[in-house]
Formats: sequence, structure tokens, C-alpha cells
Amino acid sequence: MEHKVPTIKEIAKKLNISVSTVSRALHDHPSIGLRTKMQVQKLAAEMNYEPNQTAIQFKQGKTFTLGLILPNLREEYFSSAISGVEDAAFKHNYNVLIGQSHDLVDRERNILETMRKHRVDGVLVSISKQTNSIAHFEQLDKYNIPVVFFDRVPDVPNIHSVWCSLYYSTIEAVTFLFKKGHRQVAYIQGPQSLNIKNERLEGYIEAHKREKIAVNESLIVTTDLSKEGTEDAIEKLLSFKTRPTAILAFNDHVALDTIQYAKMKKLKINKDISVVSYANWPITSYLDSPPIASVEQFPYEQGSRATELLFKLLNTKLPEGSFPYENIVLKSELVIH
Amino acid sequence: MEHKVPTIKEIAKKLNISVSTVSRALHDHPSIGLRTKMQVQKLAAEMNYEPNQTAIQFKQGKTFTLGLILPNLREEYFSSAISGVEDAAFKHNYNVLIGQSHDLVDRERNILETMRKHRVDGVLVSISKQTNSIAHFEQLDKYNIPVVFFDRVPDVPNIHSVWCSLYYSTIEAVTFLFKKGHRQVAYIQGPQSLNIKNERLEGYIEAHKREKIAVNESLIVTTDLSKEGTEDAIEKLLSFKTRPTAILAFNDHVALDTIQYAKMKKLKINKDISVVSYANWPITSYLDSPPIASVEQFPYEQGSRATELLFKLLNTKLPEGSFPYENIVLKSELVIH
DNA sequence: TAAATAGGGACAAACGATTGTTTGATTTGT
DNA sequence: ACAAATCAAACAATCGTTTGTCCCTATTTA
Repeated sequence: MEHKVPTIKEIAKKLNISVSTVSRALHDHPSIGLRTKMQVQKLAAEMNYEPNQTAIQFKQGKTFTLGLILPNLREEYFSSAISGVEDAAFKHNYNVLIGQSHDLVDRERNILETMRKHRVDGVLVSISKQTNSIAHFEQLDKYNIPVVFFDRVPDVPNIHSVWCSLYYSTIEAVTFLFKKGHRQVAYIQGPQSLNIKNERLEGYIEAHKREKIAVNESLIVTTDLSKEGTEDAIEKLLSFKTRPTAILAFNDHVALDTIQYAKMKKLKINKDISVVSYANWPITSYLDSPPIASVEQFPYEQGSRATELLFKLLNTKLPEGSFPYENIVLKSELVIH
Repeated sequence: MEHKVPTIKEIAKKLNISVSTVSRALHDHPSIGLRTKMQVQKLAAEMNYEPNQTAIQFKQGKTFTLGLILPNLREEYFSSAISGVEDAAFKHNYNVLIGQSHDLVDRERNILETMRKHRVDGVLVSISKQTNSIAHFEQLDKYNIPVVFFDRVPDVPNIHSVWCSLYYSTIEAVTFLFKKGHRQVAYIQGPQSLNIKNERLEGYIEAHKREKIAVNESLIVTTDLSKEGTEDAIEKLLSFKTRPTAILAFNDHVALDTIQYAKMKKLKINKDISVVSYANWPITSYLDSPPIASVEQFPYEQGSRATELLFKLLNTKLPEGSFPYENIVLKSELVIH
């Protein structure tokens, strides 16, 4: 029969000293003599003593746990972000509790509630597609739980955030297509949410300006990101008398659906029509006709930077609100295949 | 200034009753009168009282948290498993702490240590490729933390496990190829670890027996799962005078590398050479020449079944060891594309 | 009518660790 | 040599909740 796990109390009893002495000895407190310190540490090691984390969490009112909310784990993109968060958290001896919103704002709220109840020390979140109010996040202020938004960041003031700007590399991408001789570059955009920055579109327009090419509004179409939505969008594009010769796709998912549909219509990819996309999935390398270029958004780094920012907030004793809102913007990169 | 979160104590003070009464009232204990019960519950609701989980965890010596160790999160396969685990855990009001071993046994041990220190109530694990001893898992017995292995299950006695048998669908897959006229069916196997069941190979052989086709040992090659390893393996196969006309690939990763290599060698996929694989990635539908069939292993269900088994163990008061080891085997399914 | 019973709460200990305050013993200074 | 300073360790409160036990007061029973 295994004895239950040893506590500070038992160490104290065995050495006939008080628990506070043991506690301080284990923490190398100056007011404990060298002799006792050694004795305690030796015995603790022998007994395989390990501090009871739940007791410490309770006493300190901290859980040493971060909450991480993501739309899903399926996409390679987010799993990389997780690794970034976990590695950073590990360095600080923190745990990470992960929740998937599945892009539903209700689940997002739910997860947040659960995390709050479990008293996570801080929250990292990449918001769901449905999220168009951050009231549920602002609530956490009342509980002194800092929130850092990353990757999918709501476009509102007074938040802490880390994201990867797509503006410049979108300009780069579109310009790249222009240089290749394309004049009709279409853009398949995602659903318009008031809360997400629209840097892709801004970059798309700016690239046209710089090259003095007029933006053809009809070349900007929208998909709800479903396969059917994307097919409708591309179908519309292909129906024009002067078809676009290049397409900027909202993400790799849209790109794949686009490519598949175009192929079905007997178009040669990267000949009749070129595709540029965001996210840079490793898997696209297995395609016969992958996008000609992709915008890499460095999810791992976003995750780790966001986590570091969160720790900075956690370690700041300043009274609420006196800490300036920090918004870290990373640069994306155009990768030409 | 926001007041700190309300406690049972404050409720007691406001109503001039004792904390124990409040506690029992909130739990609907029979020895508390209806009047007081109502009063307490009303006030608690008004004050937005929420039990302090960390205090409860401490008092009860339980964390209501499960540890989940996976090789990685990148593969869709494992993310589905996570969802299975999370959904099951959520039903029981449990949280899930996730760790990625990255297929390194040292990290696996590390994660396990961390989880033990954080006193998770139970552990679910799909072992790393390197794991060839489960000593580190057996240690958890001393701490009364039950372990359920799932998906990648060590081939040893006296464990609780949930896995998906590949035996019958491998027979089915190979037989399917035979029926299609193939006589030279190769098998690219993964690294041989003593601890993982080898049902693919057994099924491969059994299928030959049943169709009275001799197994050609040279058609069984091994890859370390890296791109290069797989290329070496397939190169070897293609070098034979009588080339195989079909290949059974260890998993989708191997299948993709195989297909890519074969294409490079100007072979027509599913004409010159057919590929059957395991795992059934959704992404393969974007390929021009996907595997002709796949074995689906139902990771979500494995995850949820494993979690349910774990809860069964957690809720069993029987003294250690008197609970019989349970091994749940699900059936895989051959999906023809 | 006195005693037994039940109902409704209060009291207090406990979980394991941390930390402010005290106490006692030894050393230092003058 | 005696007060003061220093050191080492004990004491005790505390975090929020749960739970075993005890107590008081009505109500019921013989």
C-alpha cells in the first residue's frame, strides 16, 4: 500500500520543527539556519516531497494557468500558434487550457465563462468569425483577468493585441502579379465582419494605386468560406467577358476550392489563371498546382509574442487601466513558390 | 473600483448565519429550512456568487482536470481526437490539459511530470513513436492517477486502452486490391517499435492467405516516415523487375510522399500504380490523384470512448487493482474514394 | 407531563502552504 | 557585565469550502 503523497506537515513532524520553518527552509529563507535548512531539504528529497500545487494556487489566488481560445485546432495554422503559446507558457511554469470556439460566438462565450470560473490568470484569444462584440471579454476586467487578442484581432480601440499585418505583403503580392503581366487581378474576400481589420482589401487597393491601375469593383467578390460560397464567387468571376487572369484568395482554403473549381472548368492553373493565397499550408506542396505564392503569417511567433505580452501584463502591479494598451504588429512575408 | 469576488463568508455575514449553513443551502442539503435556503440562494444570485474552484479543488483533493498527451496537434487526426476528449470531458464538467510530445519520449515524460505535479485526476495518452517502455506511466499508479491509452497503444498487458483495430480493414483493403486485379501489392510499413501493435502487417499477410497468394517479402519495405525515408522505400519497390502495381501505405503522409514520388517518375496514379492508405485526411480530396481508398480510424470516437473509460475508472471506489483492465477495440472502416 | 424525536442551524476542524508577528537564545558592543 | 542587537525558529492567522458533530427548540409520543 502506497502512502499518500508527503506534505510539509509530515516533514515538520519527523524533524520536530514547525511547518513554517520547513516552508521557509525549502524556500531558502534567510532566517533559517544552515543546519536545519540542510536537514529539511535532505528529508524532503528523500520523501519525494512535492509542493501541493492546488494548495498553493488556493493560497496565492493564482492558478498559474492561461486560457487559450481558438476557432479550431484542425487548421495547421492554429496548431502552430498553440505551440508558440505553450512554449512561452512553459518557460514561465504556466499551464495552458485550450478551448475551441468552432467559430461560434456562443461557444466562445461559454469557454470564456468556464475559464473564468476556473480562475485562469489570463486569456489569449483569436476571435471567432461570428464575434462582433467584445463585451464578453471586457467583462473579465472586473475579475482582473487580462486579455490579449492575437491573430484574429477585433478592430476596436483599447485592447492588447498581437497580429500580423497583411497590408504590405498584400501590396507585394498584387504587385508581384502585376509584374507578371496580369492586369485583371480578382480578390475573393471573406465575410465582412465589422470587427476584423481589412488589410487585405486595403493592400489590394493600394497596389492598384501604386501601379496606377484602376480597381475594378466587380473583381472583388465575397465568399462565406464554405466550398459552395467560394464556388459561387469564382463562378461569378469566370462569367465576365474579360476574365481575371489572377486571383488573390482570402486563405488557403479558399485557394484550394478555387483551384479545384477552375480545374474542373478546364482552366490551367498558373497559366490561364494564377492564384495567390494567405497562410502557406505545408500541404499545398503536395498539390499538382499549388498557389503561385502565399503570404506567411508566422502563427508560432504570434502565439509566443502574445503570451509574452500577457505575462508582462500579469507581472505589472500598476492599478487597473494605468497600463498602456499595447498592440504588437508583426510583418507577414510573401513566399513565392 | 470593483469589489473582489464574493465568497460564501460574505453571504453568511450579510444574512447573519453561519458559513456552513450557506454552504449547505447552496447544495440543497435537507437539514436546511426552506426559508433560509431561498434567502441564501436569492442573495447568492444577486451577488453573482460563484464557488471558488481553487478552494474546492484544494479541499477535495481533486482538480477536475484531465491530462491529454498527444504526439502533436498538427495532424487533423489528433485534433479530432481532442474534440472527442473535450466534448466528453465537458459533459462531466472537467477541463483538459493538453500536451504535445512531438514524438519524443523525453518530452512525453516531461509533460507527464508536469501534469502529475499539477495533480490532474487522470491521464489520456497516445504514445510517442519513441516510447518503448511505459514505466513512466506505471509510476502514476503510486499517485492513484489512472491512465487510459488510446489510438497508439503499447502492446503490453495490464493497461486500460481504447484503439481502433486495423486488422480487418487491412484485409479488406488488400483484398479490394486483389479483386481489382492487382497481384503485386506492396506494403510500406512504419518504423518497427516493439510496443505498437502491428495489425497492418498481420492483415496484409492474412489477406494473402485468404486469396492464396504468396507473400513476397521483398514487397514489404520500411520507412522512418520522413519524406526521404519514404522515397527510399518506394525507390526500392520501383527498382524491381516486376514492379508492384499497388501500394498499401502506412499512413496518409507516406501515401502523399509516395504519390508525389511516383508522379515524378512519370507513373500514372491509380493506373500504373494504385495507393491505399490509412487515416483518411479530408485534404486528400484536393489532390488530383488521391489514394484510391483509405482506412478510417475514427479518432473522435476513440477520444470520447477513452475519456468515458477514464471517468469510469475515476468513479470506481474499488481498491487499487481490483478493477479489471479494460481494452476497447473499435472497428476501422475501408473508405473507397 | 415528562421524555423522546426531529428539524434547523451553529461550531469547529480540516485541506497544505505562506507569511506577519513573537519569542527565546546567543552574540555583540561599550 | 549588562543592555542592545542579531539570529533562529515557533506561533498563529489566513485563503474558501466542506463536513462531522453538537446544540437548541419545537413538536410528537407514551
